[in-house]
Amino acid sequence: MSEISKATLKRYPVYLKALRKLSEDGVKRVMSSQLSEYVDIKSTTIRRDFSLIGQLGKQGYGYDVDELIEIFARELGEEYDEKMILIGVGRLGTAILNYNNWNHVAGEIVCAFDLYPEKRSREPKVNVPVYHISQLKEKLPEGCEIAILCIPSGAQEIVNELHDLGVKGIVNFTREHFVLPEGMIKRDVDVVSVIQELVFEVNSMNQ
Amino acid sequence: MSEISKATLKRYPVYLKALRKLSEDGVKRVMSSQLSEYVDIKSTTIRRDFSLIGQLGKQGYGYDVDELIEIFARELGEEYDEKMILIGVGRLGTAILNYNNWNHVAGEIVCAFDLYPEKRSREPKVNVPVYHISQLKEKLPEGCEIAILCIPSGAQEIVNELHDLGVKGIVNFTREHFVLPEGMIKRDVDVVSVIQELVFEVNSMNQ
DNA sequence: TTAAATAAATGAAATTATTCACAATTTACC
DNA sequence: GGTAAATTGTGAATAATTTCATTTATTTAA
Repeated sequence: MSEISKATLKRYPVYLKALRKLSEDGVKRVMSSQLSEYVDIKSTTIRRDFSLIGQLGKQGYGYDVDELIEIFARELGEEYDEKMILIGVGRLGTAILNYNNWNHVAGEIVCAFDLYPEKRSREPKVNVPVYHISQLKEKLPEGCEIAILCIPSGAQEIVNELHDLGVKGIVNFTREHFVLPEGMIKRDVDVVSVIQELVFEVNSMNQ
Repeated sequence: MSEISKATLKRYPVYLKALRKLSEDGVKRVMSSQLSEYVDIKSTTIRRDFSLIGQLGKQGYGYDVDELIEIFARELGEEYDEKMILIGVGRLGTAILNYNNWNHVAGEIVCAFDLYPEKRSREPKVNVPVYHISQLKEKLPEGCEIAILCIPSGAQEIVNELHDLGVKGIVNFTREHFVLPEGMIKRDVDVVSVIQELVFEVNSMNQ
């Protein structure tokens, strides 16, 4: 499993999601062609992607759904049950805390940080401890490598501090610009950009 | 501007965002190398991307920031001021309605639909009219082409109906699987997948 | 006014990603 | 147990994307 391309990496979570759904529906066995229709990715791409992890299927048969789930879950780090933190408990932050579709699927948000921890903690929907930003160092959970950023400003400073504290990955909901320190990774979740892309594409369809 | 690749298309909103920020900071002129550091995309890729729209820069000088903003804003359809609808006014839906960073940047959410419109409308934070899902046909704004999907289940049915009503693009926050009707486009915004990707990458860094 | 420096534009090369085409393997059925 | 049908796995071909290297236009400074 030495070198898996970026493009393939992006598809793994898609496969896992689809496989989970299939398993829920009682499907025990799946062929690349079926999965292809399901996720709208060419079957040959699927097989290629799978083959990078190992020989997961059987010729003339297909893939065992639960086996695949187990493998992908492991590869995608579900067993680690990542301890994550959330920074910025505003509206969006709260929505994310409550969006518990993911709990123990992609890790767990252990605690949060904000400029007004007392006020935030009083909100009934905030279900984790909230500390003041200045306590980042003391309160950062042991081994925490991923932070979810939902603050309106001041991202750079916080990112730098997180870096110093050993955090490696940022899920960035901020629209602010910041320079990513060496050795960190980030993923942007930017609804505005997504909509813009879509608008652009829809409008080119119309022409 | 006949054929712009998918990869390039995804970068345009990133450029626009960065350029807006630079303009706010009083920057009038930018070179591809500066922008490159800013957005973490190779300068040569930036120049290539820009050149697909036209000759936007001047040799030996760079690009005029405000001029670029105007061009990209137009290309990305900001002038259309898309009328959008939101379906599913739960926690996430409400957060999106309130996340007004984007208003009139990427269009405008005109109204929303839900199974319990009365209850949702009473929420103080819901700032658009909420109609019952069954009223989709009557209440869909004239010319609406984009819908934001935030429902926990029943996506397929709604997507089909949207298709029949002429909606072309879906911003999908749902984790449910649905088959996209011919001629529709969707973009998934899936926090769980994003986190999984990140966890996977962070953990491969560690090895 | 001219030369040197700068930086965009772009054809060509390199890299990355997808798809084809078929051999290899397994299942299912007789 | 053997054979036909099905489906994976993968080397090779193709396509898409990025990067290099050069050319061209513009600015700046003498």
